[in-house]
Amino acid sequence: MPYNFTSIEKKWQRYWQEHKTFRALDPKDAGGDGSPASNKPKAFVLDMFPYPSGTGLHVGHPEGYTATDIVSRYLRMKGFNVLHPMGWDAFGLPAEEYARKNNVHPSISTKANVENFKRQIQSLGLGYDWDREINTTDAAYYKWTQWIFLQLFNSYYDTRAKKALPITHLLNELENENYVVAPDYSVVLNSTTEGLEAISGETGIERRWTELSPEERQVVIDNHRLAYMAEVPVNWCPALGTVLANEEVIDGKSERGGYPVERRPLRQWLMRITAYCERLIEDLAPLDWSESIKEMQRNWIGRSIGAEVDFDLVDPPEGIDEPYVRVFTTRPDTLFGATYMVLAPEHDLVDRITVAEQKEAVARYRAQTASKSDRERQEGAKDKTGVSTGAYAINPVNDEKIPIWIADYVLTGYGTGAIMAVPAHDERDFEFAKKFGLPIRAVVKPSRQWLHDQSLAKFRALDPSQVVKTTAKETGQEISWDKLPAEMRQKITDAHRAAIRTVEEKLKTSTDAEWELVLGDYIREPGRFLAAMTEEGVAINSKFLDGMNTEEAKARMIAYLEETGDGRKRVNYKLRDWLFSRQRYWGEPFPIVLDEKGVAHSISESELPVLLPEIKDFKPTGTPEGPLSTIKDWLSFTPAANSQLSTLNSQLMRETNTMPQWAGSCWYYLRYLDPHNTERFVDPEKEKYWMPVDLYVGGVEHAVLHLLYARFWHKVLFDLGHVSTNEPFNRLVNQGMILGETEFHFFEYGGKAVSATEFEKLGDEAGEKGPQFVGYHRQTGERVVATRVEEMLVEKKGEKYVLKANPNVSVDARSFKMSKSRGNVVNPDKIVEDYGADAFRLYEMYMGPLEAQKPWNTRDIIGMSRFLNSVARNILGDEESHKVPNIQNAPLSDELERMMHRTIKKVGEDIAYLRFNTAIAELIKLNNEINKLDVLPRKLAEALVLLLAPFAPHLCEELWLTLGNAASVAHAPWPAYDQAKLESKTLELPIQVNGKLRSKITVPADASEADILGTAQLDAGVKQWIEGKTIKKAMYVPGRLVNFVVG
RNA sequence: CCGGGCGUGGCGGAAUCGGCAGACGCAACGGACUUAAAAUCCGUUGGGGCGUAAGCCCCGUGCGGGUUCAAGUCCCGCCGCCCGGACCA
Repeated sequence: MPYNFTSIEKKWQRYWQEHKTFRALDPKDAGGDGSPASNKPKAFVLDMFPYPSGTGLHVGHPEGYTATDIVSRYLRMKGFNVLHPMGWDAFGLPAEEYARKNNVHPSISTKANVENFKRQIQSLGLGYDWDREINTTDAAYYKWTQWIFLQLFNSYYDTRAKKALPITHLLNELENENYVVAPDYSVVLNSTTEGLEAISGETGIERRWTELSPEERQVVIDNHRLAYMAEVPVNWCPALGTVLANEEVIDGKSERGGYPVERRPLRQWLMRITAYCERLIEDLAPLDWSESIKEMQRNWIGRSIGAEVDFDLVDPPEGIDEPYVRVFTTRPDTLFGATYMVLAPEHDLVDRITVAEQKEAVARYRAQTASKSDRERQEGAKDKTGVSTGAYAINPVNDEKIPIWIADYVLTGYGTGAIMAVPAHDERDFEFAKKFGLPIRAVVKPSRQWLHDQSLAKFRALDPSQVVKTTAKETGQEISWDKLPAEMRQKITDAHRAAIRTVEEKLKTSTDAEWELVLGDYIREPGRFLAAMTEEGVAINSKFLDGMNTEEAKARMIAYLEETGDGRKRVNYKLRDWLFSRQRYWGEPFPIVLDEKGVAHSISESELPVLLPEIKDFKPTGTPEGPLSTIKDWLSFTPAANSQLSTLNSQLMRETNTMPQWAGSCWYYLRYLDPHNTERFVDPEKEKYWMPVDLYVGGVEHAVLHLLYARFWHKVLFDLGHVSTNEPFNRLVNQGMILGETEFHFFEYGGKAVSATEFEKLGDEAGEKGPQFVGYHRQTGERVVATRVEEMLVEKKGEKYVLKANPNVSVDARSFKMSKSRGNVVNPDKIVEDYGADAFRLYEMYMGPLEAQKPWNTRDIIGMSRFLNSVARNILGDEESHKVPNIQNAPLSDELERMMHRTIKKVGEDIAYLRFNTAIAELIKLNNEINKLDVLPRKLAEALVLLLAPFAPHLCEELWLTLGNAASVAHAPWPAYDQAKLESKTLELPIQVNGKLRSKITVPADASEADILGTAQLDAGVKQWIEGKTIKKAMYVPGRLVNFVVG
C-alpha cells in the first residue's frame, strides 16, 4: 500500500507555514548561536517570478522552482542563511487583455490569478519565505519603481567618467565651463583639442552655457537624461492601441497576439540604454552564464567596429549645413571599390538632393516602401529594388563621382541610414549592382579556393529543370520538367552530374598559369561571377593599400581618413534606446508632470507614489495619450506649496502614458531584500549583505529582454551609489522547456513514405486544394486522410499499443511544445493529486539535465512513486504487506559504509552542479541496497532521509520525525562524508590487451604496479591473448585499468 | 545565410580528466504471492554467434576519415535535429 502522501503533504505544508521554517534572517537578526546572522555565509537563490496568467501553472514552472528549492534546502542544511523568495510580476498588457476578455477589472483578475498561483506553488512544498512576497502592482512596491525612474530621469551618462552621474553634476560642469555645448547640443570638454576631436572636426563652434537661451539649456538637459522624451519612429500597434519596444515585435507583428505593427513617428519616453552598450557587453565575460545566453545578448546589442566616412555631395543644394553624406562601414579597406551610394528611402537628405527629373520616381518609390510592413520588406529581401536620386557624391579617396540611389535594403535605424556600396565585396550591393547595371570593381584579391568554389558553383547553379524550361521556350513548346518521363529526367540529371564531375577534375589539375587567368578574369569583370567576394584577402586596385591584408588595410585607411578629416574610426551598435511608454491602463503611472511648453518635470519623492487611478473603462483609446487621459479630474496637477514645482508658475498636466511590463521586473530581486521598507527601496546594509544573486534560474525566453533591462537598471543604480554590485546575477541557469508527450506520426505522400518534416513542407506547397495526405492510426491501423498536417494527429491518450511499422509509411516520433491548441498541456494539480507533490518534484528533476529540452511522460512518474513508497516502507512500515521496519543502532558493513559515504559525496556535489537526475539515481541505488537488509542501521536510515530531504521534503519530514528526531529536517545538518571511508580495500581492475577488454582482476588497493602487472599477466583470461607474443608495452593507469600492447 | 547547442538500446537518460559504453528509471518478457486483479518481490532485457553448461567470441554511441596503447569523449569533412538571429553595411 502506498503511503498517504496527501495527508503527509498537507500536514507539513501547514507546519512550515506556521513555523515560518524558511524565513531568511536579516543580517542583524540573531543567527542561532547568538552572533548576528551576518556572520553566517549567505545564499540568495532566485527564481524568475511568474506572470500570473489566468490558466495557472503549467509543468514548466515547477521545473525551475523545484531546482532552486532543492539548492536552497541543501544550502540551508549546510548552514547557509538562505534567501529564497517569490513574488508576482502582475502589471502589463497580457493581464489587461485577459481582464478585458473576461470583462473584469484587471485589479480583480490579477488578484484571483495570484491567489491561484500561490495555492499551486504551495501545494508543491516549495520553501519560500512568504513574509517577503512582493507584487509589482502594489502601490507600496511601484512607489519605488517610480522612484528608480526618477533616478534615471535625473541623471545622465558621463562619457568621461564612463558612468551615470546626477544631472546636477552636468549643470555644475557646464556652469564652471568644464563642459561646453556643441552645435548639436551635446556637451564636450572645454579644451580645444579634445573638444574639436569629440565633435569630429565639424565647422560648428562650441558655446558656453551662459551663451545659451533658457530653451536651449532645456534642450541640452533633456538630451542627456537617461530617461527622456523624444519624437522617434516607433512600433505602433493599432490592434493593441499602444506602442511596443523593438524587443516586443517579432517579424513585424506584436509578440502578444501577433497583430500587425506599423512604424510611425511619435513623442515617447525612452531609456538611454545605448549609453551602456559597451559596459553591457564587457561585463558579460566574467559572469557564470551559459555561453549561448551571453552570445544572444551580444548579438542583440550588436557591436560592430568600423569607420564613418563622409562623401562630399557634387553640387550640394543651397542652404545645407552639412554638404556630405555620412556612411558607416565595417570594411573601410574596400573604399576604393565603392562605386555608388545608397540612402534609406526615409533618409533626411533624399528630398533635398533628388534632381528634378527623378523627383516623381523617388516619391513613388518612397510611397511604395512606406506601405510595406517590415514583414513584407523582409520577404522581398532577395529581390532588390531602388531608384536613382540623380545626385552624385565624391569618393574621398579617389575623387570619383559616384551616383546616389535610394533602396529599402538600407535601413534607417542602423548606422547612419546610408551606405557606400562596394558591390564586388558585399552580397547585397552585388545583387543590386547587377540588377541596375552599376559598375563592380574588385579591390580585394580572392583566394584560389574561392575562385575554385565559384567556378564549380557556376555549373552547379545550372539546375537541369531550369535548363529544360528554357529549351522548351525556344522551341515554342511548353514542357514542364515534372511531366518529362522519369527516365529522361534521370538521364538529364546524370549528364548534369557527370559534367560537374568533369569540371571538378579539370579544376583539380589546373596549373598556376591557368589560375592566374581565372584571377585575371575576376579582376577585369567581377560581375561575371555568381557572388560577391566577401572574404578577407590582399588589397588590390587600392593605391596606398595595395598588398596589405584586410586587417592592415582597415587600420591604414582609418588613419588616412582621420588625417584628411573625411572619416574616423567608429563603433556602431544595433541596440536602440528602449521605448519605455505604453498607451495602456494596467501599468505604473509616470511620476512626471508636463508644463505648458511640454517640458517634463519630476514629481518630488515625497509625493510618491503616483497612484494608478481607479477607472471603469480602461480600454485603449487608440491615441498616443492612453486611457488615463480620459480622467479629467486626475489630469491637472497642483504641486504642494513647498514643492519645487510650485515655482514654475505654469499649468501642470500629468503624464498619461504608463510604464511597460518590464519596469517592475527590472529591480524586484532588490525589493526581496527589504520588502517592507517605507523609507527606501532597499536598506543599504541589507543590500550589501545579500547581493549579488548567487543563483538565478528561469526560462530562456528572457535571455534578451528582462535580463538586459535589469542589468541596465542595476548598473545605473550602481553608478549612483544605490547598490553595491556592478552586475545583479552572478550565476544564471536556464531550465530547458518541457515538451508534450511524444506523438507518433505515420506519413505517406503520393504512395511514398515521407518524414514529418517533408510532410509539413509538402503540406505548405500543396495548400488546401492540393493532394490529400494519408496516415495510419498507430494502434488500429486505420487509414486517415487529411488535407492538413494537424489533422493527422490521431493519437489517443491512455491506450496501449505496439508500433508496427507499415513498410509503406515512415514512423516519426516527436514531441512538441505544450499548447492549448495541440491539447497536450499537463496540469500539475492533477499530477499532485494522483502521485503527490514529492513524486512530482522527483520526476521533474529526474527527467534529464535541467538545461535540456525534454518530453513529458506521465507513465514514468510511477518509478518515482515506487521509490518513495519503498523508502516509506523501510522506515514507516506497511500494514498490508506486513512490513515492520527493523531499525537498530547496528554497525554498517564495510561495503555499506563505503556506499553511504560515496552517496553523501555524490549527492552533495550533484546538487551544487544542479545535476539532480544523477543525484536521484544515487539515492535510488542506496535504497535498493537497503531493501536487501534485514536490519536497517539507524545511521544509514538517517543519512538516506537527510540526503533525500531537499528532493522530497514532505515525506522526509515525516520520516525524520519517525526516526525520533525533532522537527524540522529543513534545519538538520547535512551529513558529512569521510574521505578515508570512500575507498575500498580491494580494487577490481579491467585488463585490456591491445585496447580490448579481456578480463578483470581483483587486487588489494595498495598493491604496487609491478604486482598488479604480474597478477594480470597470469590471469587465465589474459594468458590466451598474450601467449607466444611479446609484450611491447605494459601500462597501468592507477586505479583504472591495465593494458598490454602485444605484437 | 549567420551564431549557439545536440545526435548513445523500444523510450527518458548515465558515462564529470581520453580508460570496463548503456548507471538509474520506464516499458517489455518470465516467475513468486493471490480465487483473480492491483500492489509487492525475484529474474531477463543493445544486436549477432558458439557452447549441454560454467562461460566465450564478434559487432555496436548519426555517416566517412584521422590522432592514440586506448575515442561516445579529441581533430578534419559530411548528414540530420533543436534553439536564437537575420537585407545590421
